[in-house]
Amino acid sequence: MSTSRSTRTDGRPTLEKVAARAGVGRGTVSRVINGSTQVSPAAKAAVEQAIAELGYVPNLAARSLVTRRTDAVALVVSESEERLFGEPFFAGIVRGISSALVDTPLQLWLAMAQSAAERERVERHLTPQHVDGVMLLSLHDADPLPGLVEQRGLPLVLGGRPARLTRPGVAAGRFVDVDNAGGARRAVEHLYSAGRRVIATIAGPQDMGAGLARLDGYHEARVGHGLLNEPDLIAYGDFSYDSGKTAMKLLLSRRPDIDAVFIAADLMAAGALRALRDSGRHVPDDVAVVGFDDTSVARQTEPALTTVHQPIEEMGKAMARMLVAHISEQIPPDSSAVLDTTLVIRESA
Amino acid sequence: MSTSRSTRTDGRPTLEKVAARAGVGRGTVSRVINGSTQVSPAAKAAVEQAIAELGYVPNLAARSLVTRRTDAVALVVSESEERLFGEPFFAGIVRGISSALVDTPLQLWLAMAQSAAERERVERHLTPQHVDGVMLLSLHDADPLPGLVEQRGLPLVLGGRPARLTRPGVAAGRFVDVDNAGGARRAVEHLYSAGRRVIATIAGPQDMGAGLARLDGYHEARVGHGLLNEPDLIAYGDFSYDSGKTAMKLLLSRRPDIDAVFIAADLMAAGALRALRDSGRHVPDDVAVVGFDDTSVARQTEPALTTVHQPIEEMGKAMARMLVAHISEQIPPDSSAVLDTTLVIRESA
DNA sequence: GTCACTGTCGGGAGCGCTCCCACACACCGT
DNA sequence: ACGGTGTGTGGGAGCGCTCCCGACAGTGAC
Repeated sequence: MSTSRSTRTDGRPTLEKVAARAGVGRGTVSRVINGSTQVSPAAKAAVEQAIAELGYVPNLAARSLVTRRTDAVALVVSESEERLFGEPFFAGIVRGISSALVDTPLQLWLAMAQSAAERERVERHLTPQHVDGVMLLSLHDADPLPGLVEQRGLPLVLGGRPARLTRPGVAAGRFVDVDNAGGARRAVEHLYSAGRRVIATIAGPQDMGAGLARLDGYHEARVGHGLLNEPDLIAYGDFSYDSGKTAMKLLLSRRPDIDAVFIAADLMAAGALRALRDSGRHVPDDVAVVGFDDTSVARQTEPALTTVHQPIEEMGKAMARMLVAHISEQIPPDSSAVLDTTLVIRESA
Repeated sequence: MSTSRSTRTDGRPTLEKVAARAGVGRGTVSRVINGSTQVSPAAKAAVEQAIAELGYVPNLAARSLVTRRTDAVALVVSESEERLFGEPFFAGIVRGISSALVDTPLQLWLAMAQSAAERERVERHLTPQHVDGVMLLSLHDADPLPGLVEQRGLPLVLGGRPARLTRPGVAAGRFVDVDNAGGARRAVEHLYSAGRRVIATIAGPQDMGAGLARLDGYHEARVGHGLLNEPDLIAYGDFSYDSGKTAMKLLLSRRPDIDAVFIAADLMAAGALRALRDSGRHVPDDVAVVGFDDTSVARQTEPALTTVHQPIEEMGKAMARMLVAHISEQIPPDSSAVLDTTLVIRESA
């Protein structure tokens, strides 16, 4: 009832107080804080001392009100927390982004947009008054988010090439991607050159760029060996452990003669290994397995997974750097980066 | 050079414009937006229509400047991205928090404070002008963060009882915890009643509340069976897969007669299973294993893990609700919540 | 000595909002 | 007729900052 609200103006020192203490004007303090060169060394020293003595911290709301910047960027992941935290892939991305952001004033917001409530919330906060730029990860085909963000005039960088534009030669705005198709092709080539002949694949979601491109790579390798498409050898998953297990069972029931599988994600591969073991097959003697991602699960499976390594942290860094350049308008509108992948040989193939 | 800065005032409608359009004063619009009852239905309707027509969105920087609220809360995890994303535990917490926050105006900030650079950054942003409250997770003993946050007058809720106050009867501020000791005790009891006699444990970090309490539970169960402490049977890990593997190897070398292990985290248990398999032992026939957490890894190990389930999502919800109550000053200073744990029997014990 | 120029600096204006005071107006009882 | 009591309402003040204009001193060229 009579709970007195905290006084209107709290004890926190303001620019004005710093100016008074340093014996200079408000403008000079502001210039010192913002690193202007138009300040004499003497004034600068006085201001810096006053700031230290008072423990002054600039009020960001006030600054943001006039500059119309927020010094925050958002990373939006169109996945559930389950997957966001379940897959080490995202950890790498976040690490890369943080490290690239460390010497900018920008703070990173992390948001997931899975449930309707979450999406609504995220959309409400993806405005120029909340963030200066947006990075979108794990985008599905029909996602309206990129359109919304661009329409609001917010700088945008995509992680992974949008699915519909996965064929080269099409402008797609700004994105960072890895060479998914090339990595998949090399993985399958590796299986062929190891003497495998009936090579199946567990592909990812076909509404995602990475899912499409990795399946493309598989096809390319087959074509390179003069082989026709065999739909029997293709099963689909959603990058999860369970979906990998299920898909592997399906493949084995359709084609018991399979002697190798290329699997579009390590986590699915872990599930597939389980299904293979359950079916009594030995990896790699009976069936060779190659995964994709080279996340920590690849080292924890039994046997350890041969997989396609992608420079995840680099990808995060590239995204952040591209966004920063975009925000400061130092970059052409259709730039993009595609990073290389490499095959890591372990025990499973 | 001559890149014209975007005009000072962008096209976005302001409160004033809405007021003009609705034919009312600024104050009335503000009242409508903030849900005051002191507005006539006619005025309210006119304002709402004007807002819709103009697509007006309140400027949060301006609001925050005067209200001194930010409508954001932070969740700080004192871990690397590696662990934050590697352990499903955190996913559950975040999910619980988000769901509890969904019908408040509060937005969730997620930050990790591991490296020095990150910590410095986090500390700089943990001020009343950035966030309205803070939740701290995975706290180590000597962490200065709680002190800092409280000193700045920010509402604070801890996830997990602070290590130093892990003994009951000591006030510890606001925290949410699960009954770690009780869960551990029941797990070990289960092993004893299954006829196991040489029961080892892999404990967690002893500077963390959860690590301490779970080891306490192990001791309690032994005491309950009239057994003396045998340091040989205790090894320590840091909750990671690798540390579990290493600790298990150490235990087996010290005491080859071990016929059961209680392990303070599922991920460590997964590592331990690997070490047991490498040593030629069969689980559960030769050695029974019980984990702790009941995260998704528990279902993916071979054999599936018997483990102590903790209501992770509930814990997140409780933390968020406690923080909200704290922010609105509707809660005594030393409240806390301790949630129950249950044993989930699978294949490993 | 005058003028132009450069390097510093102070402080007014104003960002968009909330808070709150003053006031208009209706309605009531006396 | 009057004052009292409420309910709605308008708009001034001010949150803490940046932007920018104008002032001023010092320097060098003429």
